[in-house]
Amino acid sequence: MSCGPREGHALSQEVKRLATTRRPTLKDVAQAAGVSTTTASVVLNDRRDGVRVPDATRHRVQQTAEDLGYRPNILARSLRTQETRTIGFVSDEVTTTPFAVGMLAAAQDEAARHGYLLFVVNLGPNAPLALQEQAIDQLTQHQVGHFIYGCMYHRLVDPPLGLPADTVFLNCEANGGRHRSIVPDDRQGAYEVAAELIKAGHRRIAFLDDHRHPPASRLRFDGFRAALAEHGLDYEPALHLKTTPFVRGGLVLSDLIGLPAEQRPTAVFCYNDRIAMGAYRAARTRGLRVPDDLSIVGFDDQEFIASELDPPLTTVRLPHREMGQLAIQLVLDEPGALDDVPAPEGNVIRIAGELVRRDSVAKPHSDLGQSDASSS
Amino acid sequence: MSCGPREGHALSQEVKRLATTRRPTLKDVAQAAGVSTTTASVVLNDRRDGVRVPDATRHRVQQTAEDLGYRPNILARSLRTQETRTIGFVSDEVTTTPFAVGMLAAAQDEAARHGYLLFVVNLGPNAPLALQEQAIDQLTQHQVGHFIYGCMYHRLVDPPLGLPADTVFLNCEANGGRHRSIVPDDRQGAYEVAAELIKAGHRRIAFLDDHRHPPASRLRFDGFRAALAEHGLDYEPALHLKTTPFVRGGLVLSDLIGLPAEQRPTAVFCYNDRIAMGAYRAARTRGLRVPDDLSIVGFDDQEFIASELDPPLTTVRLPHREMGQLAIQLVLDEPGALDDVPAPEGNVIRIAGELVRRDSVAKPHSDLGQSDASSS
DNA sequence: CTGAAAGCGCTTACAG
DNA sequence: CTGAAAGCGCTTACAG
Repeated sequence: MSCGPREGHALSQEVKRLATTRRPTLKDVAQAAGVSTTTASVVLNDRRDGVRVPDATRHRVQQTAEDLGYRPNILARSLRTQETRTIGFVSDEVTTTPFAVGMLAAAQDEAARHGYLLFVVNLGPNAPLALQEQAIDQLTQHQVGHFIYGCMYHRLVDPPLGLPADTVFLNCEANGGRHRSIVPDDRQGAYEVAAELIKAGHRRIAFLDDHRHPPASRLRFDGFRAALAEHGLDYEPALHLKTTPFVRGGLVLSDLIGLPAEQRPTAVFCYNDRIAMGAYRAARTRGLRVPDDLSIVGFDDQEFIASELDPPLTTVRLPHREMGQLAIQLVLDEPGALDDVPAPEGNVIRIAGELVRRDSVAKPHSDLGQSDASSS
Repeated sequence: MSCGPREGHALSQEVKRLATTRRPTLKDVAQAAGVSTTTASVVLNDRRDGVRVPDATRHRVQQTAEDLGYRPNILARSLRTQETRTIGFVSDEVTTTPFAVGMLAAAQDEAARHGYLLFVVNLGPNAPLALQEQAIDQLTQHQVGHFIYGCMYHRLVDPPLGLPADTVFLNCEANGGRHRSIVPDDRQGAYEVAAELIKAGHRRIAFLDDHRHPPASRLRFDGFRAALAEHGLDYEPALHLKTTPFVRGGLVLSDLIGLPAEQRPTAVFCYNDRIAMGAYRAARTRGLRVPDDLSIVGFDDQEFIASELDPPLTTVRLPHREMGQLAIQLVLDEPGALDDVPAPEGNVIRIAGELVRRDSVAKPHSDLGQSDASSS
């Protein structure tokens, strides 16, 4: 009973035939190996549960699959199992702007670790809800099982319709509070950099704030004030300037450092690194050296900025990678995902940033010109 | 003949039933509308070809689909049609780094315009070929029909196995020359900025080069030399410094500007904006003002850098968005995609960047101190 | 004009 | 241990 398929010769012919035509299917493998598709499926998926396939058969099937270069069609499998192993990453513009792109990269890494693929769609800034819902609909038609909704910067969003209940909002909070969300712990980060300034001896610290007051602004300000309060310092409204969160926004510092010595701040807390970059410039223009004459701290640890300023900027790193990774873990129900993370406040998880000490902080000159630089 | 399904009442019950259970399928719609799945499929896909469905039937089916909230299962459709409308965007690290991220964003936009979804996988820098091929295999199992292989910066890559012949290499060229590729026209860009310097009157122009000599380096250097030659200027090897392509790399400029006035360059062409940033710093340290004492140009128009330098940097914008868009068009065989683009050299298409004039170029001081600033 | 049927490539009860 | 059969949700010749 030399039934074709098992013989080397027939097999190699089969190999040749398939190579020149379509990609081999499970059925091809089964036929070539002389088993049913059931058996072929069971061994190729390594399903141990209950089913025992003799080693000989198992090896024959595996070998045949390899010889034929068989690769399963995930579409067909997904249709049958109702599970695509695919995640939709939709965002306002994390793809467009080099800002929070670490979230996407980390999410992609973590997804790959779990054998998942990421569909990414970038809505663009201020996409109308209808457009967002259309994108979500398209993803849904592709049967994506899980959704992450990412934002470029920490803000509040109206959740588009069509997103499943277990969607994770990344770097934003969904109005209504019905969705889980992961955001940076801006308050804690601000507290830490502010404390850094205070511990260096600063008493009059300016705050260069984002005039549009996004959630992160309030939180960073809270952390700033908490640090002041904890060290018995008063918050001085006159030193709290609202400005535009770009480099040119930092130039408003000029006004403050033009003040008489007793009123002038000795340090500046900037809402973000770009404002800090402007603050450096304002200081230089006024002939003040950083940090000798003026200490400056930022927020974000923005790539190509914070570390490249002269002197390098003390700031707080936003935990974008950690956030992206956690988002995937949550969405996939990874056990223990929440173990290393502070307890959520309701539906929002706040991930701590990290104080990055560089060279933009020094102790202040004495207010009255005494003890200028003679200690050590 | 009051056959159930057509009546409002029965339909609304059907609606209710489905709402509380699974998502409705084409079969559900067909049954509720009292037609076969064939008909339902034909009208919902708006297939005019040959098939004429009476308007009454057509509308009934459409209305039923809407009432039930029917959304096709693309997986099932794709399995049948052998076409997923899905593109694999695999890259070394365009997702990890904020550098060429515009390529991805533009690709995603263009894909959306065509009704395609993007799978993005980020391999990470220097991923071993085996890992790359595994990712490609996974994408292939998901039946993605088209591939784009993107790189963070213009370079040569060994094409991983498994990529289809019509893969488009984006911001890189595949060794072997068998694949289409889209890269910036570095030579032309360099020619333009260099000419800008020469036209301002500069004769001794330093070149701060990337010491690792990526393809872009050679091309930019070629463009630089071509501009010199065209204006009858000699290339002076002593002014050609190889350095590391980061901010600190620009500091080597110190050596050059310490030279006696007759040997000192009056302008600097930097391989990229980060080197230019370092060059600014070196100039400042030596007490030279940009552009009054020294003109500087960069390359890349890197976000948050070029426009934010003081003074803002004249540079060339890399056409990342155009490249990303074109990649999608090529891969989808969009007719006319190549119309607005220079003829390919073999398999490589070079897209021109754009000279961005800002404030870092001025005419040089006279070599011998004469005619300092007294014209005009 | 419309429907019954086959089939895309899998997985998974269910029988034997 | 192994296979025949059903079915995931579609589209598309093919008949009528």
